[in-house]
Amino acid sequence: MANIQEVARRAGVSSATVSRVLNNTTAVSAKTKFKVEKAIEELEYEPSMLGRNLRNSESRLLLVLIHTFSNPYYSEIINGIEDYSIANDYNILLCETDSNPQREIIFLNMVKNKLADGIISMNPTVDLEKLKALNENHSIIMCSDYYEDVSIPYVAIDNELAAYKAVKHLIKLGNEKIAFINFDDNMAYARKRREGYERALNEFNLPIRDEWMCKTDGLDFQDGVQAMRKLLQLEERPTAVFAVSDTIAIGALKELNVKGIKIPEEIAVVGFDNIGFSNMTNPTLSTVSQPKYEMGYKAANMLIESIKGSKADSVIMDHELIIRESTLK
Amino acid sequence: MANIQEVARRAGVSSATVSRVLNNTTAVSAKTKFKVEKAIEELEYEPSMLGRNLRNSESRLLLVLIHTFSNPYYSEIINGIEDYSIANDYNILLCETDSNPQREIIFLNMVKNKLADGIISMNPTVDLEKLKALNENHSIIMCSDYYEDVSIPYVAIDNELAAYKAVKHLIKLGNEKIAFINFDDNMAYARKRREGYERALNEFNLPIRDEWMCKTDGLDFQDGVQAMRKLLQLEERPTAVFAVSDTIAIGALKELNVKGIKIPEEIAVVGFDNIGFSNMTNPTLSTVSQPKYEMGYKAANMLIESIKGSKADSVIMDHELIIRESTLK
DNA sequence: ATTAAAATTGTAATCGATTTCATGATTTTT
DNA sequence: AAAAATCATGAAATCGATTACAATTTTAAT
Repeated sequence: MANIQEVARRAGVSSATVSRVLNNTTAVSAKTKFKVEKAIEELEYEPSMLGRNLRNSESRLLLVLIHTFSNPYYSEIINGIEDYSIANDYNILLCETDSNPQREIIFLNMVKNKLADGIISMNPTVDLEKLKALNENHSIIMCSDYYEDVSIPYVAIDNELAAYKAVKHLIKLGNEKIAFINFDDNMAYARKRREGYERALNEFNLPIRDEWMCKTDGLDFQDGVQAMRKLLQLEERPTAVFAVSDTIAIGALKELNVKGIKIPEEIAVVGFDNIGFSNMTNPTLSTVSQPKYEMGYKAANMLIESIKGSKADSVIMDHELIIRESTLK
Repeated sequence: MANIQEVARRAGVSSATVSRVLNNTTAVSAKTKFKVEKAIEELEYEPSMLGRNLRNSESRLLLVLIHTFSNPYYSEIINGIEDYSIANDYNILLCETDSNPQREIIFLNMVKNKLADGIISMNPTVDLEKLKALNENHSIIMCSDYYEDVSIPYVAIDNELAAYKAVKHLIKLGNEKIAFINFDDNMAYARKRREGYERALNEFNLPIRDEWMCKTDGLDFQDGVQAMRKLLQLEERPTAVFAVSDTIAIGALKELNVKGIKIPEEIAVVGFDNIGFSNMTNPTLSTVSQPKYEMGYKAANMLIESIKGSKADSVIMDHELIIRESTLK
């Protein structure tokens, strides 16, 4: 309630001195400091960030753009972002865009409007032109998704290699008919994973058949259920499925369970992301693990350095294939 | 980049007029309006929220406190909060406290510091004294959790009744030995659910045995796994389990599957919350559904009205018992 | 054509902090 | 004891908007 002027008046000093006590900038005599601190205490004064931010023209707020909170994949990344940010006196603002361009614009404008200092985008459906324009004068880092031919720095894994390894694992188990359930091929990560899938099949001279390339409408459990349902209706069923995300793979597992199909004997399944659930399914799900926490942590680090003025370089992190019951013979 | 003064200069008017065009407050002649809009366009001007907020002493930002993002229960509530907030020109800032009092204080201070206009707390472990103090002069709404004897308005369901119905359902199926896996009895919702559990047992003259009241260290899957493991070691095993959350119930299901125990024939399970994953488990999980989206929507509505100055009254919303395979004989 | 009323626009104060520059008070040096 | 250097503090400008009030212009009324 009280402002800096009232504190100054009560302490019998000027507001400049109060500010100095507040920020430990210039030396203030012990006696004055004591008076000021007493006044602050008595008035229960809390500095207004609005005044401070206006003057300093910074908000110490970071925006994190996500498509949806309901995908648990993001929560670990966010933990990493938060930990680094808080430790460096930044707070984060989580923004769910729902793939709605209007919402996206609101959030991007918050940076232009000085309400936030920078953006970590994990939002695959972002309006690329707007993002590029913003990137001219502001700090942006992409995390887990990215654009190959745009100069926005990113943190990601080698999606092509990870997918290649996952599919090769299925091949080594003796599978020759391997389906791929993908979501949106426009996303770099999705395209890369498809390329890895194709490379593995090509390397072993296995057919890439159109009806084994399934496209879903989203990344929800239900999308996996439906994709699997379609695959099961095919004349020639695959014996293994590689899904672009765990959520989809879990939906696929569910459908297989419902139909009484044995996993992995009849159909083996590999997912991607290693979300918490993937260890709770029946059978447990083989998947590709990304260092989610570290990716978030690093992204926040890159963003804050970039805000301070240094140029950030993209980073590729390690991944790991985790073999569980859904591919254990 | 450009500020309102530069726009004014370029348009040949005063900054006051630019502001009027920006906010549609007082009438501005068509000609002037055109000139100003042209200047805004040419300079790619975007108003600084910092200046605006300082002057208006509002941030149009709402804080949403959650313990952790990794519990999918919250994501639907957040969707409701977001939809209402965005529709009313507020943005929300999601704050994960991790039960860390220091983080909590940071977030509560954001309201004192005028960086945010109000709080929706879904944070069971919040420092109650601090929250009460803040509630004196600021707007706070509790959502899904609440404090009975504190004057902070809340949105919740009748937890006692819901638990009573869930346990009665288990009794009707013929179960007489019913265990309860709970987390933290200090939370109002947890206490209420325990009371409902006890009321149902008492009504049917069934024993409430201490070893069937399990306490976990958290709400993660793994906590459910461990609780179930303990219950299975008992000399006299329960034939049914009521869990305080779906995450715990899902962990319990997992452990039962691992041990080869038939659900629901040997042990029936009921959860609480109806998270998306509860329909993907094997068997699917019976649970209590809360109108999560609506609760969030209503909480945001109450908060914004409260910020505008009207007094909010607590709201109890409907719930529903959803019967799935884990209790289907 | 003159005057009153209405519409438009500008001036300047304001929100709450930080910071440069100037000044006065102390301390140190000679 | 006088001069120089250091330290502590205050006055006032500033960040970028909004708005009460005043001034000016336009329109309407006589």
